[in-house]
Amino acid sequence: MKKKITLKNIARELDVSVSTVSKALKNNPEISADTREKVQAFAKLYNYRPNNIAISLKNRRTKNIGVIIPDIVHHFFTTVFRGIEKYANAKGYNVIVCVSDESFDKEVINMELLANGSIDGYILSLAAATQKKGDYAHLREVIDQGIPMVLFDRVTDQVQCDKVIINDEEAAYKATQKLIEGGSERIALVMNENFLNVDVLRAHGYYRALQEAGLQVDDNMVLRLPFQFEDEQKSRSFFKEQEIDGVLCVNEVFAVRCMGQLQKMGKRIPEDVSIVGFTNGILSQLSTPSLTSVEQHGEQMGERAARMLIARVEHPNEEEDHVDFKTEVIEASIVERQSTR
Amino acid sequence: MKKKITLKNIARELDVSVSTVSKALKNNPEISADTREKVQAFAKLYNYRPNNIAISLKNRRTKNIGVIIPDIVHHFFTTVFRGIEKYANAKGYNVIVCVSDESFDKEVINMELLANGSIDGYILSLAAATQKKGDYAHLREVIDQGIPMVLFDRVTDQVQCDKVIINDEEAAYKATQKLIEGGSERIALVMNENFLNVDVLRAHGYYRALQEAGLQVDDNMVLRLPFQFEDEQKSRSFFKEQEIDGVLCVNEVFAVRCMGQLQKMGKRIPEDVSIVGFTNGILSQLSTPSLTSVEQHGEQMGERAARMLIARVEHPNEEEDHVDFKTEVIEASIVERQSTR
DNA sequence: TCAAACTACGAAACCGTTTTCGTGTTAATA
DNA sequence: TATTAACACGAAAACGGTTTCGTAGTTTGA
Repeated sequence: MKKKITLKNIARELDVSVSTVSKALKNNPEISADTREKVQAFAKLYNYRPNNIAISLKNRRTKNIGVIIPDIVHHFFTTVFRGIEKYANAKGYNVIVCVSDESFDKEVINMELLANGSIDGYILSLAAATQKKGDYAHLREVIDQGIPMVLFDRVTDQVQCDKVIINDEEAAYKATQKLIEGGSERIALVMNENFLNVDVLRAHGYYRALQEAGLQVDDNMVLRLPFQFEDEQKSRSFFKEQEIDGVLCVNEVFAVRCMGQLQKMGKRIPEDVSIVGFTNGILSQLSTPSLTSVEQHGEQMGERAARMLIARVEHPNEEEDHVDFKTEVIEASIVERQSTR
Repeated sequence: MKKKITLKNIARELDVSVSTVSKALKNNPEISADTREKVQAFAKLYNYRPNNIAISLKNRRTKNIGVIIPDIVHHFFTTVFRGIEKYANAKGYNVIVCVSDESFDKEVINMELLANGSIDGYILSLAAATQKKGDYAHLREVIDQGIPMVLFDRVTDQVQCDKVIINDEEAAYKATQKLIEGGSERIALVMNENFLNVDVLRAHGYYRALQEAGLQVDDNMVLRLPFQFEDEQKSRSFFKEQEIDGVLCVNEVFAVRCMGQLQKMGKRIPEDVSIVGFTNGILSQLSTPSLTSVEQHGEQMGERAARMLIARVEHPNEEEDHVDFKTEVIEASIVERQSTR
């Protein structure tokens, strides 16, 4: 087992000072070519690598960014994460991931765990419980300490910071229009029972499209489901009671499950019922029939979030009290497949 | 913007020494109750939190573990990751994730990026390119430096360290048996064209089951596909040429895609062709028909890997040259659904 | 009353770097 | 020959903690 080699080791071995070694390794012209070569050769031979932690302490910069997401086994979030990771890695940053599990407490704990020097900034998407509770003190505290933060997708206007979102309202509006154009007149909306801000926006878009088309807006046509969707009964009775010919779902899992239930009830997709979902993931591609879906461009979202964060980290606000935070909006697009007419 | 508060600040403010503050905060009995309370009150008031980096430098322990996986947008790996993250977090560790993207070079770079003090140990699953190349020098180097490492799923016996795997051979054997019991006699195997060790093991199990049942083992019945499966032509012509009544796939994406193609060709699942896949993910649950699948217990795998790693980190090998590494084997189970008879 | 034993705290080393500043040699200039 | 500049390097401080050890001042015991 090779011992980890440090500047001090090299210095002692070569009978020079630590500072000389440090400078020699950075090609500082203060050091003669002679010793420079000697030191560099030795360092190479013993495969010297500077200790990141020591450098972090010295620079007060860790080159780590913290990502806090509600769930990791979830196509959209993993896609965003991939975007973050790619960009961050290219810029020499590492990514520390914490999962809030949709819980307010875990979100707070995770933030605190990272708050004390472990990272240079946060990228996060709010837990459902946090949005429900509406308590953002933990975010403000972090921002107040001067740690940069970027919110994505599940954001709030209660917190002043950079944000990346998609145009949810518009996307839902267009998706609903698509259903209407396909001839649907009784269109259901399937959303989470938690009041996620994205769901609220999508509901707005859905309502707007219905109203513009002169269709009846009926609260009975809105189905709210728990995350896990283990309660199949609820949706089953919903589809029994409501005579529908179109469904807009806020994610692809809901969409595929609804499709399955409707098919079991003898409905043909898309002839009898058209379906559109959000999250254009592997489920949308591989279900039968394949699912028309709103592409959220998760990877791009992650990349943009990472780009904004790293920009802030590397160019801190110049002591000005008033920082102008940006909200970048990514245009969602609709991928048409077989589940719509 | 609040400035970050340090021991030195507190010491100056309270007119005591840094060491006194440090001790007072840790309830060291050396310090009088009087000053202890004073210091603690002050620290609480200003919300003092020790700097993680400084502590890491001092302890030579970061409480970070590095996870390197081939892909993150992948049900199995995210599931394992969740297991790792849960256990690690509960133990006060953070998780740094790097994605090798199935590339040897990225795997090496990522390891080096983390090697120099950023983490206390690695958990990793080999990139396809690494397995193909068979070059494990980067792993050995890390182990040689005394950094604990746990390999999971995609492992190699070329490297001496702790490992967590499932009984792939046996699982494939049983899955194939299931197909045979259902009456299948011409069973195809669909695997990656890269020679992943897990695929090789699964192929062994498949062969063994066929042989034991007295069925013909035919290399033409094995279809090798690229990861992305963008080459639909290859599988299409395979299914045209081969008369089959059963398919074993090494993952659920392959399984669902094959199912779709077979259905398009007019085959009924499972009446004409039975299908079993590996990776019991959301696709398996939600496809129509739903997919009989080998459950790999990813979350458990992640938890076990994290447990082994943290144990090593916290109880380093007692200077003994010969360490006895363990390989934990998790029993896969088969979840029967509609795609088999 | 004097030594021994506590008590309560501070100084300093240390973790592994970087960086500023000071200094002894040597070479160049007046 | 005396002065200066250039050169090559080392000492020390700093990042923010922890921990060992030393030591005034007080208390205890004989």
